[in-house]
Amino acid sequence: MEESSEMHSEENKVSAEKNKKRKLKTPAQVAGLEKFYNEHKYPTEEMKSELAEELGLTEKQVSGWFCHRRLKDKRLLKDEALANGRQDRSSGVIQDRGSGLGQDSCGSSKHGDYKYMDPKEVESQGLHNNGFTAADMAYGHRNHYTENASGMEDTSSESSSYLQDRLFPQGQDPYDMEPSRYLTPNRALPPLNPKSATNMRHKPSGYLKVKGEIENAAITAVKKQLGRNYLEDGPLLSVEFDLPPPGAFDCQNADPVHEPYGVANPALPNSPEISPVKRQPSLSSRYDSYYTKFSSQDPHMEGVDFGSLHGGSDFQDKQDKKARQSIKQRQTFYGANHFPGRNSSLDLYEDDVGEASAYNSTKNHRIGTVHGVEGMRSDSTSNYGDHYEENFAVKQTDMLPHGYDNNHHINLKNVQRSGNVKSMPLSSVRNSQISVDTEERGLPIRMAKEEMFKGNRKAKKQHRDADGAMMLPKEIMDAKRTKVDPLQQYHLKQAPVGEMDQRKNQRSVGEMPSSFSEDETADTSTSLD
DNA sequence: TTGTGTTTTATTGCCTCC
DNA sequence: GGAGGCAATAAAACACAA
Repeated sequence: MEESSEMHSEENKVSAEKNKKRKLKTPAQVAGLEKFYNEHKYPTEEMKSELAEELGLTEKQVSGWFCHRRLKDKRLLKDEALANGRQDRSSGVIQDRGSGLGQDSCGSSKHGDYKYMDPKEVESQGLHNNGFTAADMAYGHRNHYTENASGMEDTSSESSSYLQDRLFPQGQDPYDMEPSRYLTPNRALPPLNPKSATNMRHKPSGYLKVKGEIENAAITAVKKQLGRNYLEDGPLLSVEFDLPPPGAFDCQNADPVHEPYGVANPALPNSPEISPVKRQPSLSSRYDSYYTKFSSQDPHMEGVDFGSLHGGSDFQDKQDKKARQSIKQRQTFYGANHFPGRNSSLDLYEDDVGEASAYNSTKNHRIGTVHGVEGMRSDSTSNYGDHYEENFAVKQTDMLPHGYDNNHHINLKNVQRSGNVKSMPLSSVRNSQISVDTEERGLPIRMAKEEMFKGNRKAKKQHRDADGAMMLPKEIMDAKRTKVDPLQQYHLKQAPVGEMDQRKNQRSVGEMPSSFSEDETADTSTSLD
């Protein structure tokens, strides 16, 4: 009965799709396109042809998709630039050109956007460590994969590296930190394209300097409150961290304000300078959801999608919709920057698909709500355990249709393949803390951006999404619904009992809003209650 | 359920380059 | 002139709040 109806609906759908003016690409198709796009923003005709054939699309469709995809990148970049322009004006700070604003991942040379790299060059280099375009830098969200593969991975979110620039206080150049993910065994940086290096590995200048000064007060406040002794050359994000020396987080410095500050600044996420920035307007699109879905959801989704590659069924559609709904909720819990496995460019490249995980990261950051701290927490803490499993599952996935089958079964294996991952014990409170802090760095940007563009509605949605995360244990879900500190949820899931208090304490301090006024601090704690 | 806003897809025209 | 790309536009699909 059901079977026949399903078949019937399938036929209907097929016929219906023929009549549709416009067909949505299947998740697999989109995934394949995205994957390819992240590798080649300007595919050759041959590439397009192959891709089209592989995905069951026409070359025209593929070309059009790429074109729109580039436009999308560009548009988003522009939006982000505008937002930051406003931000800068509002803060009386001149925007830092070196941050990559106005550059186009599409590489439309006629617009003169590329100041440093030819778009074609960008494409050609996309997989070879040097191809981080300004848009790549600015569009972590879409191009995480590229960045990952290219060794210039965005740290935490789709929020761009240039945003990171903004987020990094004076003297804390993210690019001084970033490369350590790709450090060679002797901690040497991998070779960079000179041009790119010139462009990207800039020292804080102009805006950044001022920004740093502005933020310095907030940082100072945090340092005072934390009273910790940060490692100047602290471990980098998602890198195989060295265990902090004993007492590293103790107050050893009489003047914590001026002590080295090597880890991500926990204060930044709520920095008042950042908050006005609009969030990324839904950088992660609907199909982002699919990535997560494919990678980590119910096993039969694999088959569903491949089956729908060349025409699905109502059943599949419903599955997709349902999955979208649930995944959209779930994905907000995923963090991208907890991928120790993506530490090295080599590893990144091998894994082939960092994209999905990158997308997860974008979603992850999107959960940031108007009430930043809250969203930030849920995003940063409660999913730690899941991050490693689920995101790596995605990461290991070949996004192309024929590659899906293995997705769910290789994640842990590959995670283990990355020594960095297994060296990241869950009990490593401090390590986790570092990642959390880092991830939070990009969050407020996104939060602000999305807020500006979509308003509270979006934020509310994100809030809801976070609550609805399906992959979380029930108790955590319940806890979230009751607005329990997500950190505690994470503790429930991950942290040994003995470490919970310690972590919580660290966390609660580290999450102080950057303004660090007592009022805001109070608000923060209130929101967590 | 419906209205509204957002995102994605398709089309078309123009521009640049070879 | 053709190919490829970008930009603008329309419309479908979708998400979400009321």
